[in-house]
Amino acid sequence: MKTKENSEEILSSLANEGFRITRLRKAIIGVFTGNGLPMSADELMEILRSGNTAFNKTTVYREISFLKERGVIQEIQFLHERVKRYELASLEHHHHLVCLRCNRVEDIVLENDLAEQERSILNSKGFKVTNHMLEFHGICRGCHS
Amino acid sequence: MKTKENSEEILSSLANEGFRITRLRKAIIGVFTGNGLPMSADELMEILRSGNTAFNKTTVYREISFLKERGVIQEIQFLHERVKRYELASLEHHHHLVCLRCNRVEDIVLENDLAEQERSILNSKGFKVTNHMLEFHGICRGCHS
DNA sequence: CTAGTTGCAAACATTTTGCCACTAG
DNA sequence: CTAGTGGCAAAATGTTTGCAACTAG
Repeated sequence: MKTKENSEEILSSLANEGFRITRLRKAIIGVFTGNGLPMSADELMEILRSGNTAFNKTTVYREISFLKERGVIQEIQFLHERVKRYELASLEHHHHLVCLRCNRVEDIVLENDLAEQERSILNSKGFKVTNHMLEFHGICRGCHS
Repeated sequence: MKTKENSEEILSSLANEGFRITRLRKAIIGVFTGNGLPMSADELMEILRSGNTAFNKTTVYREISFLKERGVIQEIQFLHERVKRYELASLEHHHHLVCLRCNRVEDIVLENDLAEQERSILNSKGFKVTNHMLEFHGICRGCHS
């Protein structure tokens, strides 16, 4: 999944707004821009730890909510998972294929997405859809062969 | 949202499998069959309490997981909510419209749902979708008028 | 210098477990 | 009678808050 922004662009735009470029911030943004898939706070901490940049969990959670409020990352909640996950907000709009056997997550971009369904919802219900969240569960290629 | 089963049918099928019809079980199944929308454990307890059938939260959680394992109810997780919600599993397959202004949830049945998308996922990715979960966010009729 | 950032401990919300008492059938 | 059920207290999990110390710019 390609992103429109890279690590430096994000950092310098935060700097322009008066926020600091710290070791933690650089590390976390680096992880998100380097890794397309939705990560939990715990996985993020694990990655930081293994890259010899360990931080307190409070701090990591605080940075996550900072980046979320600024619109750098967005929150995702998978069905039947208790943890929240995060991915870059600048990724192309997409959905997730979650394999029930190996738990791996794959990104997918739908051709004309749900435009038709959303039109029909506006017509039939008067409900103006501004956003949707769609998750597919099933068996991935590797697992059913 | 109509269901294929009513309270008595569910209870007697559980009885046939050797489970007991208790005050709690009857009350909880009654609430689910009487109320179409996804409920959290807390809301369920509140409804029980207000119907002079209060129960310990442990017990309520235990009954919820009992009913979930037996396939009577199913778990739902709304984006950005921390609580799990539950609704009757025998409801017709549907999705939810969540209003960002008043938080009300409306059910919706899509005409041919995501059949086309799921076919294209199988073709392009070799991923066999067995289930999906779709949630629309936006502004309901009452709120944008 | 000083507002933004960090760490620690402790709080919090939701859900789960262990254990023993109770009751439907 | 007895397997299934219920209640209490306490643990577990994931996340958040208060507060004092630290640091980037």
